[in-house]
Amino acid sequence: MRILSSELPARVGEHVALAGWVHATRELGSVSFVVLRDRAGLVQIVCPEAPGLQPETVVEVEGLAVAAAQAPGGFELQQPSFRVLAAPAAPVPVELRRPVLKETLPTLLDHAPVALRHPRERAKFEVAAASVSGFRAALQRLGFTEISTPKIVASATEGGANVFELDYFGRPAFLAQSPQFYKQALVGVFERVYETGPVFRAEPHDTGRHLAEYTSLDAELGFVRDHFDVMAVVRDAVAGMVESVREHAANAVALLEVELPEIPAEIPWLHFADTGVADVDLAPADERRLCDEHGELLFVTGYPLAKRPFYTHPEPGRPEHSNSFDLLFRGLEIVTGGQRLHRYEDYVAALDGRTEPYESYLQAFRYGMPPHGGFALGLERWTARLVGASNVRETTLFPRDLNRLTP
RNA sequence: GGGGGCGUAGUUCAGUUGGUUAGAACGCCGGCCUGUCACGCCGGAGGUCGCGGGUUCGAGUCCCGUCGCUCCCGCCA
Repeated sequence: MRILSSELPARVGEHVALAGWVHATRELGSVSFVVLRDRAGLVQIVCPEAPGLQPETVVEVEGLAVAAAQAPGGFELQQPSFRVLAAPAAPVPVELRRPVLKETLPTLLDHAPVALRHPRERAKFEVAAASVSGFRAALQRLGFTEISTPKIVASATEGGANVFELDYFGRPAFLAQSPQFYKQALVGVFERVYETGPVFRAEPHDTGRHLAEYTSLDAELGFVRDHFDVMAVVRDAVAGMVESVREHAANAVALLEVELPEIPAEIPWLHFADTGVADVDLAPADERRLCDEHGELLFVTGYPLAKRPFYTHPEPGRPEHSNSFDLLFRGLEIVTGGQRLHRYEDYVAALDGRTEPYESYLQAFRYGMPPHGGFALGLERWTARLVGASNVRETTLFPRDLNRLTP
């Protein structure tokens, strides 16, 4: 019966079986070392003669579990007998044995199926996975229902031309830019909903923070007073994500030396009118400055209504502003949200009467919708800020951008 | 979409005012080494200098085009 590398200390003195990949070999003549990698980590195997195994050979190995002071981590496998399950067909294009990979990002992305095996690469995605499960758990605790909405849609969500068009049985269709319309409609069913899934943006932005496909963590809730009720949910969701990373990705946090943010009971906020920004939106440099001045987590509220989508609720008494917000984390916008319009006549007015393309969307409002709002968090951006990656491609398993469609 | 930088071995890079056979490190292959942990030592293989054209006696080096990478901005999560 196979055990994991992490279980070796508990089995000292026993004959055990391990399985995994040959991570590194060091052949010294009359003694050799094989470092085996499995999903739990690395473990050293001591061999009396050189086993001649290529890096990334998949092996089963039986041997004696031993506590040894000179072994990395204090434990190792001795008297091994190897069984090769699969030998690599070609030399490995990245040096996985290095503590930190030296390859540049394009090289790592070109060879992602093998480059992702490196402990540090893998660790970023353990952080991402723990973040998503923490998001789910936090919203579940708050009474939200998980939904799955179509990614093939009939019309563009945000109104822009930046959508991927596709052929849907001879009709034009689009890849969804966001689950916005569906999650709002489902507030009319469940009151509180959330979804984690892909969204697609055909925007020709070649930057370290844009992807053509990314993972959006969405939530929407009914019976809110205004956007501050939504921001309270964002706060709890982010706090849940941090706690989940701390608990379920502890090894990754240690390996990557991640500094987890402290989430205050109320995340500080600043009205757009008080940011000192003259333009109608924040530039990336503004986002970095505001975090320098106000802390690593900061809500900016009350964005100019002109810069927000048509379903955005205006700010009472200050209609040039809106009941919307962004959450900045370590100098980068990771969340956008706000209160939405909820009365049918307000939508008709916001659309200037051009309601035909939105008929299926407007059904929900025609039949009564509560005051509501929601938000979307970009998972790759969140993870990038958390692990200190400067490019979101570093926190995307197989990124899709302007030029990259494979692997 | 606009601007800057870059493209040389499997990888990361060096390559002088244009000059003879394009280098290093790591990786890979062979040999030596009984505790390595980025093991060490000796030897070897490996190159369409992104691609196409031009200037020149001569181009990795200069010029034009093209493809790709990268950073900044616009924009966004």
